Parts: sequence; C-alpha cells; structure tokens
Amino acid sequence: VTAGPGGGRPPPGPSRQASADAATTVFSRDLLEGDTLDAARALIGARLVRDAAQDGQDPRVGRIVEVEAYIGERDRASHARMGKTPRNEVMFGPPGIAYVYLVYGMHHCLNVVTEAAPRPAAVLVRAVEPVAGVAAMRAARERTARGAVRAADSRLGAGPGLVAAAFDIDRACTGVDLCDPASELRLEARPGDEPDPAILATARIGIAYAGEPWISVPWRFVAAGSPSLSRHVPAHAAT
DNA sequence: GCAAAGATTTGCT
DNA sequence: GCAAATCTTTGCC
Repeated sequence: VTAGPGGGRPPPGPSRQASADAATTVFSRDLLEGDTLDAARALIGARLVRDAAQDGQDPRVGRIVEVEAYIGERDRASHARMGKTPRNEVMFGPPGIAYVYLVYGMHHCLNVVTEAAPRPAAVLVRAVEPVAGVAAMRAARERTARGAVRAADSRLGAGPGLVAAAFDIDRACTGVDLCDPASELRLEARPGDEPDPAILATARIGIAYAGEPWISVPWRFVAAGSPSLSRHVPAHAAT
C-alpha cells in the first residue's frame, strides 16, 4: 500500500497495512508470565489498541500511563480473595487474557491477567493517554454517557471506567487474548523510538475495605507527568 | 431467596 | 467536598 498522507483505506484481509505504519510489535506474553509487579511496570508505556469498527476509520490507540497490581488470593483487595468464582475464573488462567468486570453497577474495568496458571493475579488498566483514534474514543464515551463529553482529549481515558468506555470494552471482552495480534482488542509494545517512561509507585485507589497492609502497598504505577492520570500523584511517591 | 457492598464517575453545594 | 446513580456478585439465612 502506497497511500499518501491522509490516503486510502487499508486493504481487506489480515495484513493491517503493516508496511505503511511504523513497525509495531505485539506485547510479549513473557512480560506478563512472571512477577505481577514487574508486569505492571512493563505495561506502563505499552499501547492499548482497538481496531476500527469499519474500514476507513482510525483504530484507537492509547498509551497506558496508570495501572494497579492485584496479586493472589491473600491480597484482600483482589477479586481472587474469595477463591475461584464464576466471575474471576479467568484470573486463575494463563497470562495475557482480558478480565473485565462491572463495578458499582455501571462502569467496566479492564484487567490484564498475569502469572502462570493457576496463580490468580491481574493488572488493572487505570488510565491511557490517547495516541490515535481520539474522535472514536470521544464518540464511544458519548454513547456511554448518553450526552456530550466535555473532557479534554487528554482526559478521555483518565480513569478505569473511562478507559473501558472510550474503547467500547465490556464483560464480553473477558477471555480475549490481548497478546494475539489478530485480536480486535490487544496490547502492543511501546514504540522503539520512545524512551523508557519514568515510573512512580503509590498506594492503590478505592480499596479501603481491604485493610492493611493491602491499603498501603505501593502497587499502583503511573507514568510520571502524564496529563491523563486518574488522580494526582503524592509528591513523595517512590520510584 | 435476600441483603449488602463494590478496583467509579459526575454534578451540584 | 459529598452524594447519587445502578446492578452484579457474593455471603448468609
């Protein structure tokens, strides 16, 4: 395909105009198979990608800038704390799979399953910085909100429920292999020409029910200085 | 079978 | 800063 700037639509078939774009690579499943805290850090800067619903539209791409780790049955903040249930079953399976749940009866949250089966763990994608497909993200947000979305472009994915809304993610996405380049919803590696993000670690958000030490463990990771974080980062956050 | 609570977001005071 | 919106999942009777 030799389409010029703003040029034609991609051809049908499995080749996703691979030659026209800067080389993108799938996010390696190996990075998700080991320690979940390492996996969480590795996901900062990676891309969340959703293919366009129709030819001629831009795919949605978000740079992951905020995540949280939920690790094992002993983590009282994790959905795995009550053992395997119908809802959390996928957490006990292989890494790289999507786990999506509904929270507060209205918001969906996307997790990436980590660690080898049968260890239950996952990383919650809390915020992304829009990179491409911004119009599609806003349109999806407005469908969910059933009204105008006043947020700035940089804030379209600035929270776990907002990531799901902007990317049309719901529980039907549970089980999708996010490391499969053929998946409509997937992860891609940080572009090679982008520097390593500076990462800060803080306590996780919204888990006061879990008690200590789970409330305080620094298992939330953010890309320092991103305009798309769900919340402000404490000044003394660890690296 | 029923009650309670939740890995959130938004808008109003 | 606080409360409402909204419904699934889980725990207990």
